[in-house]
Amino acid sequence: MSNQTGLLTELPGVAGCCSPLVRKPLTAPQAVDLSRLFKAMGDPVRLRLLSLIASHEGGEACVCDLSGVFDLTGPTISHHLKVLREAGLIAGERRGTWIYYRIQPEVLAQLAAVLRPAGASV
Amino acid sequence: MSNQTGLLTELPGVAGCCSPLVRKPLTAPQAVDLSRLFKAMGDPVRLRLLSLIASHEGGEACVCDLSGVFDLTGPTISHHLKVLREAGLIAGERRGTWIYYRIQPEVLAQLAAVLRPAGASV
DNA sequence: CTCTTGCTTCGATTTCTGTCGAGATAGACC
DNA sequence: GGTCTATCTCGACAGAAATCGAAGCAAGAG
Repeated sequence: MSNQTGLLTELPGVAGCCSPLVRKPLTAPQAVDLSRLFKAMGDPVRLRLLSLIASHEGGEACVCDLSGVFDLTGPTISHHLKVLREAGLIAGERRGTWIYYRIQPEVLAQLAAVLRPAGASV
Repeated sequence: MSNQTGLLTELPGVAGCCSPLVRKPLTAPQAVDLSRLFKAMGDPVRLRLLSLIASHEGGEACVCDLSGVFDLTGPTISHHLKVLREAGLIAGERRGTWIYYRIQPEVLAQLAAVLRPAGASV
């Protein structure tokens, strides 16, 4: 995924003072890259999964902690986790019988950097 | 739209210290509400539209300023603007022949509030 | 080795989304 | 009034995404 290879950090203004969104128009590739993250978060189930993982004790949760929360089948939860994983928002690791997921704070921070000053600077 | 009626401001921790996403799991309605915003931003064209409007001189742009940038027809641009409008991210106002759009900074700030401390607190 | 459990992948179905062309509406100008 | 321009709405279609059941794979228990 290109957002894991540093493209987002090249957005204008991330290292400067103001929101890249407000300073100058996003280029098409930047927008494609960013929209992948937003799209991954644009589903209520995935947003809750992300929040469940992030707020879970130790900062990680196994799928068994997650799937009971929803009225959805295992494959569906697995699908949503895969979308989050492929967007780079979470990472999974097998440990014995269970697979544990944890959030990737840097990616969330990149998103926040794009967004934060936009509201504050007005 | 419920995110315009203040629901987002009731998220746990927005007025406190830490990211609501990380502090405790989002409830289903909160996630639905939030995901509407993320979904609206989960398209490259809409992200660029948002950025074009925000970075345009005076903080607003008419559709004629926007539609020339893309290889898309008028109806398609109009559709994307409608999605952004219904999400509460932009507002449009007719002034004479043209319709001007500007961003709604509070909504962007709410999104940022949800996101920002998640990365910073790690 | 076989059985069970946890999770994923596969294939099919249904619903949602992006895009367009055609037509409608609103305002400016003559 | 008529006409032109700017924008939106509507209806249709193709491609994408969400969901499920069935099957597969990995790891531990017996």
